Amino acid sequence: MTTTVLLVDDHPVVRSGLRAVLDSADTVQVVGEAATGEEALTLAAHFHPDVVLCDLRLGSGIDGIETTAALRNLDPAPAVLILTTFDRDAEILGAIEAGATGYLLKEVAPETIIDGIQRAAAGETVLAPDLATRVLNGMRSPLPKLTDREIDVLSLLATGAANKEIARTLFVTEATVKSHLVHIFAKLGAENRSRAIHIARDTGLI
Amino acid sequence: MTTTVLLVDDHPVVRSGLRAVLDSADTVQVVGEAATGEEALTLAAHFHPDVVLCDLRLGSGIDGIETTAALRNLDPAPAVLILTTFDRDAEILGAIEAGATGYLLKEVAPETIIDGIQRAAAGETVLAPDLATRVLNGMRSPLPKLTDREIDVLSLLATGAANKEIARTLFVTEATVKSHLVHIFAKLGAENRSRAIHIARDTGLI
DNA sequence: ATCCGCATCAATCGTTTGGTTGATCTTTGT
DNA sequence: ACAAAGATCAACCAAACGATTGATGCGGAT
Repeated sequence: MTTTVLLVDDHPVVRSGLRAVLDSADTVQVVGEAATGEEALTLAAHFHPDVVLCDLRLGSGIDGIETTAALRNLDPAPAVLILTTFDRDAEILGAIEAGATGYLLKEVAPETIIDGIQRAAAGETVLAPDLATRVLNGMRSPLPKLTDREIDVLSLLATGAANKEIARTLFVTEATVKSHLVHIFAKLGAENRSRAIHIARDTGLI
Repeated sequence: MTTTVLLVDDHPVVRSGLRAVLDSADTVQVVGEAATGEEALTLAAHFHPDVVLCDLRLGSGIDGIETTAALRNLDPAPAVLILTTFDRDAEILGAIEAGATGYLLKEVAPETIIDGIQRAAAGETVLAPDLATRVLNGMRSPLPKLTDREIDVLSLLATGAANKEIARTLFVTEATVKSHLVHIFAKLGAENRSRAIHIARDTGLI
């Protein structure tokens, strides 16, 4: 029995590549291509694919994680397999939390992708080998959950803004900014702002 | 007359995609695929393609800029067309300086790629529209050239290291680190370390 | 032979930052 | 109704930071 697949990627070249790879497998059938999350939802609702192969970065519009969450709310819900270039921890965990069935890096060989699709269709969780460890570690010591406000501050921090600028931008006092920063540093285990930026980037928080 | 092309990308899927796209054009002929810079040089020396279509990020091994420089030293030298996901200024300029004939983003439509290849083969410079402006701006106010040592400091800075740590790591005194930082800030137009990190990332310096 | 850029170091000074403690108010969940 | 968590603000202090000035030695360019 063939597995039906919907491709979601904002790069036409990548879509062509996936289609070429998957067309060579007779157990997999590509039933559609979407360039955006919105388009993916429309097509998925229409074609009911077994698996949606989805990039995390989708240019403009909703991102891969939101798309995943929305796809999983469909009935019947397709398995969602994330296929992307990046392996940033927060994104992986975010995608899994959103209901993704698995996560593969684009570096992998075509056979791995085909294999992953079939395992995803069978309900298995699919993770690139080196990712599995990190995800499990992530479970053991969960990523610090920053509040919305803390993310605001962190984002501005990452642009190099001084506390005064952050305060002005967010319409709060410098004291408040410092307060948020203290919490951010504590949660991230950073001892200064530069390190906080580094950790935040590293884990994909921003 | 057909234009011969060598594909260079570390992602099998992307190579398949490009091949699929280019095979559909009868004026272009793919003569080889390489996953690394080293492989690209070997194949280019052997097949003498008119154009090499090259990703900037090539995983391990030499990067796209180095590959470009080496390719341009071949005789006859192929035109090198950079095709990548990212549009960071320093990389674009670096690629152009290394002798790249043009620079396209992977977001573009397949026809644009085919068109770009043919224009590159004809010796034209090919730049994605929104890039052209930035490159020209880059010419007007050239990117600050940091010294090797400054890059060392900046890299450590970006990991969140304090001056003392940077000093220890580089086996110099803190005074020296501060001295380098002053120059870095001046060159980047940054008023603090966080902003310097931001600018450095933004322009692709690190 | 001279000049200039680079790397190295030193001393000083004012400002910013990060750490701390503690407080009020709102929202959210139970 | 109450507890918990988040957002807001205040005042204080030591350490770190950024700016400035100035100096030495080395290497490459002219």
